[in-house]
Amino acid sequence: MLRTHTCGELNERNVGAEATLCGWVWKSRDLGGVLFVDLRDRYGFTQLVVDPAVDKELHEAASKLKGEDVVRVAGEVRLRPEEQRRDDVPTGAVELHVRKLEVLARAKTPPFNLAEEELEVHEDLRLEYRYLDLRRPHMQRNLAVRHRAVKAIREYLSARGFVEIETPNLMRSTPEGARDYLVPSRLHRGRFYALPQSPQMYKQLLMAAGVDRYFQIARCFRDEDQRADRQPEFTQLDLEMSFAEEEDVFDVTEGVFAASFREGIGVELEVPWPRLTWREAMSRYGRDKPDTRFGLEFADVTELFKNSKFLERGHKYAEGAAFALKVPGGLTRKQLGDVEQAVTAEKFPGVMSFTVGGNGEIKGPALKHFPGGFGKQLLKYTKGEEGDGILVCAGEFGHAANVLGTARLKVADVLDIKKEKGFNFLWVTDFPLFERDPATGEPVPSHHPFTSPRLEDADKLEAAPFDVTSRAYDVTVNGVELGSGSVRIHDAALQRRVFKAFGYSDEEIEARFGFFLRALEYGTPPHAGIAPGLDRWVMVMRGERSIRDVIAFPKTLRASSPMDGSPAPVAREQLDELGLTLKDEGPEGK
RNA sequence: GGGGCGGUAGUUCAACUUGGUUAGAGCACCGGCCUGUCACGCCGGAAGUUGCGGGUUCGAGUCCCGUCCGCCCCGCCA
Repeated sequence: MLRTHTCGELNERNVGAEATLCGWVWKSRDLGGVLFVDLRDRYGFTQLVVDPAVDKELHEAASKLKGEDVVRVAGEVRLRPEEQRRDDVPTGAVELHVRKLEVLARAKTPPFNLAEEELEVHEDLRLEYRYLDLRRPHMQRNLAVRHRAVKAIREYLSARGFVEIETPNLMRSTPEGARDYLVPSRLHRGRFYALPQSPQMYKQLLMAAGVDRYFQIARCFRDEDQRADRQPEFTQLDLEMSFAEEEDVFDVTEGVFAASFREGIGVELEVPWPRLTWREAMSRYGRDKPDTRFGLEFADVTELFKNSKFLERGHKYAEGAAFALKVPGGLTRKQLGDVEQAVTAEKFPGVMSFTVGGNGEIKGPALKHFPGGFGKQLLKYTKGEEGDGILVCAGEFGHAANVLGTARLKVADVLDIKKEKGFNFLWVTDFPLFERDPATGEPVPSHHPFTSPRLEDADKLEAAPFDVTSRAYDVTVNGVELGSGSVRIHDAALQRRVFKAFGYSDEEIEARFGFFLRALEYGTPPHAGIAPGLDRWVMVMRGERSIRDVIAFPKTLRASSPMDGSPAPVAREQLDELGLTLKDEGPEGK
C-alpha cells in the first residue's frame, strides 16, 4: 500500500510515529508561513502541517495544492498545542508534520464545492458528477451504512438457515402489474424478455424445489413514473420460508431489521412491533401506512351521519363512513388554509371544519346542514374542549379515511409535531383481497394474485369478493411503507380460482402461469414471505428524504442518468440485428 | 396524463412584486499580504448567451406563449 494509515486513523497513540497518508486535499489554510491542509479520505481527515522553516521547497510545493488533488504525504505525527485540540473529530488531537509530499493526481476545480457539508447543490449537477458527490463525507456514510446493513442481513439470515440464491434477470413478461422493462431477443426475433418486477414466482418455485428458506438481495425493475422513494430499478430483500405462517415471517423480519439497525447505525429497535389491521389503520389514521410518531387519531363518527346525504354522495357502491380529527388548541386561519389546500388537491369529499367555543359550543359553517344535537354529539365522540379544532370527513369508507388522513399529516406538518422521534415500526395486517374501483364498483386486486385468502373466506371468492380478507401484511415505519408480504397460495386449485377471480381467462392463466400451476401440482409446501425495499430501509436509517441519496448511481425522476447520458440512442446495426425498426426517432431526433 | 416549485457568474443565492443606464453578494478560482489555522484573516482581480426559442414593448433577467431540464405531489406503482 502507498500508505501506512488512513486519514481517519491517527490519534494520541501515534504521537511520535512516522506515518504516510494518501488522500484528497479537502481544505487548506495558508497563513503565509505555516500551511495547514486537511487531507480527506473515506475514513476521515487529518490535518497536515507544512512549515517553511523546515523545508522551503516542500512548503512551496504544498502551497500550490488545490482542492481534490490526490497526494501522498509522509511525516511525523505530533500532538497539537493543548488549546488547539479538537474533540469533535477522531484525529483532532494530532497533526502530521509533512516531510515528503508526492502529488499522485492533479484535480481540475470541481464543478461544485465539496468542502460544503450540505448536499444543497442542484441534483442534476450532483448526478452528472456523481463520483465527486459521493466523495463527500455525508454520502460516504450513506454508502457505508448501506453496506453494514446488507452485511448484517446476510449474517442474520444465514445464521437462521436461509440460503441466498440468485434468480434470473431475464424472464417472461407479465403484462399485469407494473409496466415491464423489455429486452429484445436476438436469437428469437420478435420475442422479448422482461426484467423482473420482483422474483415472486421464482422464489415460490424455490419453495417447491425444497429450498425451505431462501433470501436474495434482489434488483427489481418497474417502468412506472418515479417519486422521491421510487426508482426504475431498486433493491429488495426478498425472502421466503416453507411451512411458515404470519408469525414466523414477522419474527424473522423483526430480527433482520433489528440486526441491520444495530450494525448499520447503532440503534437498538424494540421488538416485537405493534400490529394494526388494515381497517384499524384506516379508521384511526386514514392511511394503510400510518405515521404513529404523533397522536391525532380519528374518532369514528359514522353514527352521526346515518341517514345524512354525506354518506350517499360519491360512493354509490361501497360502504359509507365518517371520521373526525380533533386538533388540540385548534389551528390558525393560515394553518387551516394550508390543511384545506392539501386536502382539496385530493378533490372529493371535502373536509368540514369546526371549532369548540366557550361552554362547549360547536361552531362551523357546515353546522347548518345538521340537526340540533349534532354539535353536542360530535363533542362527545371527539372529547373536544374549548379552543380545539375538529375536522370531519364523510363519504365512502376508504375515501373519507384517506382524505382525513391527508389532513392529519398536513396538520402534523403545520404544527411541526413530527420531528424525529425514533422509529415507529408497525405491522399492518388483514388487507382486503380486493378493493373496489370507485368509478365502476368492480373488484380490483389489492395485492398480487399469489396472496392467500383467509381460508374461512375462500368460499366467498366468487360470490362476495369484497368480504374476502387476505393473509397479506405490510411492514411500515414512520408513515413509510417498507415492504409487503403474505402467506402464499400453495394449492393449485385455489390458485386457479384466485386467478379467475382476478379476471383472467383460462387461456391467459395457462399461457402466463401454466408452468407455475404445474409446480403447485407436484407437492409445494405451504409457504410465506416478505420483500422489504432495501433503498427505503436505508433511507429511513439515515433520515434521508429520497432513496436517491442511498443509491450510488440513481436515475432522475425522468429515469435518465445525467452522468452517462442513458437512455441513449443505439446504432442502426444494433436494431437491425434485433429485427427492430423505430416508428419515430422521438423528440430528440437523430 | 394532470398540478405545483425551480433554472441568473464554476457554485449557492439576490435583483422579478412595480419592465428602465453598467445584473449584485458569499464560497470557489486567479494575484498580493499574513508563522498555529481549523468557516483562518486582509487587499485586489477575473468571471454572465439570466436554460432554449418566439412574442409584447422605445426598452425584457423581469410581462406573455412555447419548449427543454431538475425537483415535489396526484394518477400510476397487481
